[in-house]
Amino acid sequence: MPIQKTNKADILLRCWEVFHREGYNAASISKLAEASGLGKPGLLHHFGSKEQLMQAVLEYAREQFHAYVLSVAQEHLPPEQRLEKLLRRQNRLAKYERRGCFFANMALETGRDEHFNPLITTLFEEWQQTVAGLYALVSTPETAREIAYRLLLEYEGAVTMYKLSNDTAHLEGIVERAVQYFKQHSQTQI
Amino acid sequence: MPIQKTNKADILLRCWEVFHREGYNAASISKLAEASGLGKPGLLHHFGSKEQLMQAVLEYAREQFHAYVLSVAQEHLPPEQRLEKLLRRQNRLAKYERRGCFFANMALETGRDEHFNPLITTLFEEWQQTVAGLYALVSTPETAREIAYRLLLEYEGAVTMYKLSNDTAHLEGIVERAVQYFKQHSQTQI
Amino acid sequence: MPIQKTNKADILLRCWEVFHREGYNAASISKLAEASGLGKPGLLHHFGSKEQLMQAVLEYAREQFHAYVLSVAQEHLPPEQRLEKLLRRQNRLAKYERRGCFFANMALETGRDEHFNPLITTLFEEWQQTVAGLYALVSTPETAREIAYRLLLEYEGAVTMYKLSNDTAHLEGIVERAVQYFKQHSQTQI
Amino acid sequence: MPIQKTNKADILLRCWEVFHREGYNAASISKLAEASGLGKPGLLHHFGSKEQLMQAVLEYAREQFHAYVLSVAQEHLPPEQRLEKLLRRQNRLAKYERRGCFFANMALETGRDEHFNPLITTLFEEWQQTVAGLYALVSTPETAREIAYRLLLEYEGAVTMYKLSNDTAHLEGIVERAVQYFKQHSQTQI
DNA sequence: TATGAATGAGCATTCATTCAT
DNA sequence: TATGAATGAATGCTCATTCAT
Repeated sequence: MPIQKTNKADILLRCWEVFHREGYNAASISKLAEASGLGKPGLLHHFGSKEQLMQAVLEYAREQFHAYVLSVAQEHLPPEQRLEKLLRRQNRLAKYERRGCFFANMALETGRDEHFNPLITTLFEEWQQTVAGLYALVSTPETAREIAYRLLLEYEGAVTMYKLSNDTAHLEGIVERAVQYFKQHSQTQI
Repeated sequence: MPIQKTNKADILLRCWEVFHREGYNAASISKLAEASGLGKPGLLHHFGSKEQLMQAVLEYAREQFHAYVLSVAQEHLPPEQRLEKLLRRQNRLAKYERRGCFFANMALETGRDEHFNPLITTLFEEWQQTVAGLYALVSTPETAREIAYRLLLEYEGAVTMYKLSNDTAHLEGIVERAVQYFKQHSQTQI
Repeated sequence: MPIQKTNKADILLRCWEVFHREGYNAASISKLAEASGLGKPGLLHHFGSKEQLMQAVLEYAREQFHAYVLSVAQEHLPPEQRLEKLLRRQNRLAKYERRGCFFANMALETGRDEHFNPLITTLFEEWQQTVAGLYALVSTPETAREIAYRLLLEYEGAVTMYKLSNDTAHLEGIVERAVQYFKQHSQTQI
Repeated sequence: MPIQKTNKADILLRCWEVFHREGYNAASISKLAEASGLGKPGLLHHFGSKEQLMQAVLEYAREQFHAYVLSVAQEHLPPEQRLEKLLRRQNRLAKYERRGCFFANMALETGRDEHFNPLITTLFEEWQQTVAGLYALVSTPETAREIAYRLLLEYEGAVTMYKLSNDTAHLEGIVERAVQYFKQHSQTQI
């Protein structure tokens, strides 16, 4: 087994932080290399190029988002609580260093790049499906999808407003609204 | 008084396009200088630095947004049509070269920068006030503000989704929803 | 004794091709390692350094040149035909991928390097001796040496012109001239 | 008039020297920048890229070769002396720091590059025409062209041998042979 | 005012090489 | 022995900015 000064997940975590904090263009290989503990050639040895590193980071971020946020949808809790917990976790991520949503940030800065676009798009679709899955427990699938979509739009907007204002009320409002939607439809269905 | 080879508005327009297309960090002084017609020293002579140029561009973009989009709210049309026209104009801007919303793009890339933040924040507030003003014609001021706020969030989200997917349905959905809100409350009030 | 995954001659052949195609400086260890099948550390493990690898390649190329070209001088054919065949073989090498003469290429790019110089010089001397040996069959040794020397100069010049123009006439002219010299002196001697 | 710390001809001369001494690939922008007195960005500001700089250097070298070597063919001297003087000048260039012929060096290292090839090819053609012009004074145009061509081949070969051996006899032999050709044909014509 | 030249720092990437297993 | 990882230096080039005229 070869030596492994730093494991790949660790490198990706640190690079993710840099990309998240600085943005794609402003995150230089130097900064990424320093943050990851490897030298510049070491980092490029592992990932080939900045672009490929970014792809790896996007995939890693997606996995982490699944593990930390979306997985909540499968927990043994009342659906409403699962939704609330899921959104709170996501808010916690966004509030960390006031960075907002990694995927939304990258979407607006590099979203038209053919290498990054599919990864970001997929994540948003998965979010919608997951959230729609929860609403589907209290409404029709179609309505659930619609609510999830609208909630996604609102969330991305909220995260932008939060980043500008540093006012977490924008994020908390999302949770409120999500729960409210949930309640409205629960009653409707009865 | 000597003639002005290139007038300031023209320069700002061209720089706006570069910032919008490339993003703040990726827009180099070289590209900006070439696009603006002035040389690099000329551009910096006028504006001092890239940062100050960006501030000027943000102000210019705000003026243009007022003149082209928000001004619609004062036209002699039924309020509902004003709202629809306003949003359609705004969508037309976003669709141009699939660039999305200039202010949202800059918010996510540079929004924490103390020089740019107030300009972007102000624009969003003005948008909200303008749109709320229209809704206030058919509902209470408070409800109007709330709808305008939610519409803003949705719009920023929609513009992100549009940039990723190149599907204008995201933008058109906003118009529909805005009009729908309008109708709902009009009926309510009667 | 363990089997040898790749034998040395094979490695040298592949490295020779890279050096020939790219030139000494432009041939990177990466390219050489990939072409040779060994990794970078493997290649350097075998040869110590790029410089030492080049020396090995020069020696290998010299052996191959002896086996494929100069050996023709010993075949059982009329001397004139041996000369012609020898030169045609040499031309065939030069025409391969329009690479010209490996030794002349290396002479001009790295000929002053003390490690490579003797190997290249020796090859040229051997060529002269071999060709002079053939001319010596129909003229005095001194004349033979002179003709061989002049032919060497012309050949190196021709190979340069061929590389520039991609016109094989430069190379074929050498064969013609060599045969013509041969005939002139054959007649003279009679 | 803008400031001009170093004039272009001077820069080209110094870069020529570096390219001549080191070869194209081994001549780094750093070395070229240092030699030329400008910094790296300054050098690239003037020429755009290493490739374009090389093109400029090739053109400059050609001009210099015309002015210093080929111009001799127009002097008021007996043709034979003009030829001898021309070749001696050319030899003097080749002997400087044992660099050999700049155009032959570049031909073998980069001659297949489409940007450099035409410039090198043209120079060789001009050399042939000039030398043929002198031989044409004592023989038929066709013979003159043939002699000039053969002399070119021999010269390029000689310059290679000189670079390897550091023995100027290779170069001086060219002058002798050239003069000898001249005398042979002068007598023939009478 | 406008513009070519200049600059020091930094860019992403590759270099030849060494190390550790 | 072979091979992934690591490394310090250098690659060609661009950055935002300043200077001098």
